[in-house]
Amino acid sequence: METLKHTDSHPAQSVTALLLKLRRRDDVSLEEEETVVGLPGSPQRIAARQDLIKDGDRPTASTLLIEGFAARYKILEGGNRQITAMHVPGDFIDFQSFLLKDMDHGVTALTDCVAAKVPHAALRTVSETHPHLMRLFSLASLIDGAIHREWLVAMGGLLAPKQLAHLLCEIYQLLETVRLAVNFEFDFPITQIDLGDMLGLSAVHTNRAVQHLRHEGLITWSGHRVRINNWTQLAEYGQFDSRYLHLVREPR
Amino acid sequence: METLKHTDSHPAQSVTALLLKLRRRDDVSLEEEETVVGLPGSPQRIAARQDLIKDGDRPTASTLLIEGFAARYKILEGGNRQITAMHVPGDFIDFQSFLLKDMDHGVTALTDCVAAKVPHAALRTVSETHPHLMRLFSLASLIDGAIHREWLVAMGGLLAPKQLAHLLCEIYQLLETVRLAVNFEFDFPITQIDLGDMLGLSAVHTNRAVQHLRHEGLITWSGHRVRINNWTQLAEYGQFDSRYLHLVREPR
DNA sequence: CGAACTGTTGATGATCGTCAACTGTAGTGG
DNA sequence: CCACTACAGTTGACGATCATCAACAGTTCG
Repeated sequence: METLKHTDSHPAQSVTALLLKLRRRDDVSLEEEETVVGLPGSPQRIAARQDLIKDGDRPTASTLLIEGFAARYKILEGGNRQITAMHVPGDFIDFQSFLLKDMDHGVTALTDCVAAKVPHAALRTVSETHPHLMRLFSLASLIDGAIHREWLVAMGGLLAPKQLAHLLCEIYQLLETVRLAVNFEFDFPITQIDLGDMLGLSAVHTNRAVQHLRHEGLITWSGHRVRINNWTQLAEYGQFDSRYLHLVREPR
Repeated sequence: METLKHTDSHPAQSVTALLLKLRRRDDVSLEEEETVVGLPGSPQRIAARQDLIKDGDRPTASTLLIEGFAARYKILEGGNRQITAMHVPGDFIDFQSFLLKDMDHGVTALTDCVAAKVPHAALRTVSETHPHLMRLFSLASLIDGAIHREWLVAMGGLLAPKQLAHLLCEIYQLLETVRLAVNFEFDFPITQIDLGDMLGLSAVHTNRAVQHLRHEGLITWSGHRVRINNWTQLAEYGQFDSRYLHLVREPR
């Protein structure tokens, strides 16, 4: 079986990200040879604000996010949109549709994205030939659940600026595992409108939360670049404790 | 292998609930003979307000909730508690600890409970002899994730009374699948304090949300008994659309 | 240039938290 | 039996947080 790494249908970057993510989330030693099995499907470009998966769909493939940011969301009556999860490059999104069939929410591209569709039929084959990889995907799903719970805690119990601080800490760590963030700095081309939809806040109030963190000197955020000026302070302010991300290995 | 149904270490009721739940959540036909495999572990009584699993633990067993209500929670600095999930009889809670090892939150008994611990070693055996059952547990975990997302949507986008209406609709359907709710009526011995911790609201405001639903005539709630007076209205009011519960079969 | 979008700020009102007081109920001990 | 305690539920008053509306600046794009 051909490895992802050696097919030009999947840029090495995406595979690297996937591998980094899996390695940081399981203490079993993984060789590339055994994890990078053939997940056929050529990468597609998706423009920002386009849906990767529509609510109500019954996908026949799961998706590997290679570049860009994506988000799960639901629309409420009145048009309000609540984002329930954010995805970064290397995320194998919608493994769940392999088991759950019908989508109960949508997945949209927050920025321009590159994604590869992996047909469920191929996944079924992998599940028989590489059960260990499937176990890792299950594990990643459980961690997604842990992140959901953490968002619930932050949304239910933290004031807006603290909730934002918590989210920024989480995003930094997620991006850091796939080498898209270093030295407490990362590209984050997300509008404050989208950010508000993640936090369950209005765009205006989201802006004020950002201002607050800026005036406290905790972050520098201009344009698409976010810098965390003092990790310890920001994490304490946002009550961020990374245990829930279950990152078992130190970065190398 | 002995079936659960025939061991007196697991009351038939709990097995029935588990089976009902699994059947309602998968369109593959399930015979009791193939699903009710031996899940050893004798039932234990847990008093209300006691932890079933403590934050930071590394459980060596997963838990089948047989009687009573339990909840996942985290404590914030300042002592605020946020409940992130509620569990009802028949829930196989903490399947996740089988893969994730360390607990990043606690699980507490909201009422007096009866629960059976299933050692991970036994689960590992089952995973080899009954892969289909493991697939169902994975599926149940994914549905837990869908419920988390729905809580996020309700918490981020709905006013308190609507959020409560949504939660009551969800709880009714969950209890209905395990025959603990019929005719839009069920026992719900949960304090408004705990309810507030679920909704991310203060106890006072939770009380006012309950009053609101009462005054609108949507529910009757006295003592431990909740009655939904008009399902259609309550569901519309709380923007409840049960698709996310993925209940594929009609009740019998 | 104009149009569309994002970010920003001020003003106003709605929602929600906190504090406090009071009720009813269940349990406990005299 | 009654006093006493503990706790859930309830209501009112007040202040903090947050949404909404409106206006304007800066940027990008056609």
